[in-house]
Amino acid sequence: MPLSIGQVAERTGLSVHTLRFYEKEGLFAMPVRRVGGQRVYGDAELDWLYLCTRLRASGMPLPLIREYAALVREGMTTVEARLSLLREHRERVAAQMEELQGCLDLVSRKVAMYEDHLAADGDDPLWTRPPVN
Amino acid sequence: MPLSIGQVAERTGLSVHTLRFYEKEGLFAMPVRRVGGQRVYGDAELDWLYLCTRLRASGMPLPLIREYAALVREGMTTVEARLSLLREHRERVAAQMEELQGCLDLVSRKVAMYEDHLAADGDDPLWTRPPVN
DNA sequence: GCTTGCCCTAGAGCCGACTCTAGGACCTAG
DNA sequence: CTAGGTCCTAGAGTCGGCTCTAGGGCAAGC
Repeated sequence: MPLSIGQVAERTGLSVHTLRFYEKEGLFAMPVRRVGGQRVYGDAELDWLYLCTRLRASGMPLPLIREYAALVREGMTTVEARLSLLREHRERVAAQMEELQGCLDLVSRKVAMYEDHLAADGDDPLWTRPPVN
Repeated sequence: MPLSIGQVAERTGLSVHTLRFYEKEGLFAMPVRRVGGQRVYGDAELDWLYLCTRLRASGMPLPLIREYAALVREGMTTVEARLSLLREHRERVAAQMEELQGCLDLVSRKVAMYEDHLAADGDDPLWTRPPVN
């Protein structure tokens, strides 16, 4: 069950470089090492890493993840702080999704316009001028 | 109605720098200039710029927008190419939204966990251990 | 005629997030 | 005992997308 950095890279899809980089950036203070200095990853680390990838994928910048990691390390006294950090992130993600939805709508309208134009075989009715861009 | 770069910057929220940068990157081949060499923007440019911002906001990289711009400039012979480019982008945006939704779900679950923990006043029931991170 | 304010170009700088290189240690198998 | 594979650190490089600087032009108003 204890994994080497290479195995974790394989499982998570992150590169070995990225894992070390994340550690250097303070995403997880994990001085758990084998005798030769090699990193050892267990279930806890994998779980945390999974959370990190989700936070990254939703646009949380590394410094903020580091902050959250620091709070977690601090212990149960930081629960309120963690909660508000997560809530703020949730709001940002929701906003981001709304914006994406707007973009998606626009693109879909454009796709529909082009499809109509092609279906009309260049012979657009008066109320459907060919799309400009 | 013809606007200067500064006015366009004000209206779009993009910086003057960014507008010139976009032009340099080929996002719009617009050599429409006043006598002194100053750029002039009309409705067509504003529309196109709006589309550009939506595409950027949905993660389309500049080179791809440039490619689309080139197709538009090429004329109506490139309609199929534009359509497929837009369709591909639409797919990417949809995928991105799904991923974001997954992240949002995870974050929301974590928020709920922390809220439960706080509501229980540190006295969590057996089936609700305090959250680890 | 000089200041003010907007515009121009070319090019440098910055930031975030990786990504890779150099140089070296350790361990195992042949 | 040496070759291969995986690991280590420190630090440099890359890439995308801006952002800013230096140095200068033009036009209006005092």
